[in-house]
Amino acid sequence: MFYSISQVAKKFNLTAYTLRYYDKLGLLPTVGKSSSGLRRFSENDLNCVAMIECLKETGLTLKEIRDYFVLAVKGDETIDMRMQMMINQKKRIEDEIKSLRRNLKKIEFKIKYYQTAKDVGEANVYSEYPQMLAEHDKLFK
Amino acid sequence: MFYSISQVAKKFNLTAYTLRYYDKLGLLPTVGKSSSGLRRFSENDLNCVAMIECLKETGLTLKEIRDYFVLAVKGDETIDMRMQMMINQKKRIEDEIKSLRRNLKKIEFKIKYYQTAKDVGEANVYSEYPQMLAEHDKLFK
DNA sequence: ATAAACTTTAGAGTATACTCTAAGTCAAGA
DNA sequence: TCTTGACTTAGAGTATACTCTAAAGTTTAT
Repeated sequence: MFYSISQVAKKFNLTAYTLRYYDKLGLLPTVGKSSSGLRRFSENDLNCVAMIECLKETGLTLKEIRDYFVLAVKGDETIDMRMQMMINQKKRIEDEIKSLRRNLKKIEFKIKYYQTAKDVGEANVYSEYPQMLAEHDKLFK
Repeated sequence: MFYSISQVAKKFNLTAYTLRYYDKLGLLPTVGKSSSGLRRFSENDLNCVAMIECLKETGLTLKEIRDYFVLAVKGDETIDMRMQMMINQKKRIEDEIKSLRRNLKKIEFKIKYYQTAKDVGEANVYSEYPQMLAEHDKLFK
């Protein structure tokens, strides 16, 4: 079973432009062409696109994603390298989640600050509630 | 107490170029200048930079960050809008953490897949372990 | 058969976020 | 006084990731 470029675009919520761009950069090394030159996406190519999306969403550049697929095409001899790339990526995602959680605390503080400011009216929040200044400094300094 | 642009750059691991760029875009509306035209960063300006970093790391564009600071400069009448922005941002961060967690599972599957491939040698992992194909499809489809 | 819809390529254009250069200003130390 | 180093501006250049146009060829529906 094969898919046209616009069917794949629809499936992954991308544009055909973007898929052609990825192909041009070497991110879709196994996509074939029909006798008249139209791209034919196989199930394996769909898995490729799904993996591109996963790596992209977790912060890899398209160049890094291409490097990964270049290794994949070389076959079993590159399994160690690809595994190492995924181990590195796992670490990066875990670090990013930690960073987001730290920043989430800052945003939650800001919401609490604004709620307090609304409660106390025109007054200065930090002079009314000195412990909030301490909390601010702990989060932001 | 005031800081020069290079002191602030060092403190936040940014370059002076970047800080001038942020100033030009309107992200540092309260930074003053000395009589000879040199930027002087106050404690409040440092808090601004810390907030820019927080918002940037959680996915806001510089344009969106500027909009936030433009509201902040307008004073108490914009507190509701700023609070709403932070509530929206909290939601976005939570969604992003969920997305990263989903993608982390995919990366972890890949690592397990490669480990299995190494264990079974040249053989096809999915024909040896059909449940791994089911797991792949569950994660990626 | 033919019109509409889809695809191809090369290459140009856009948006974002820097990053740097050039030319000049200013303050402090030898 | 002069040199060094940090700062200023406007504006050019870079990297990334699309996004689109133009002109041509292909496929599908009536």
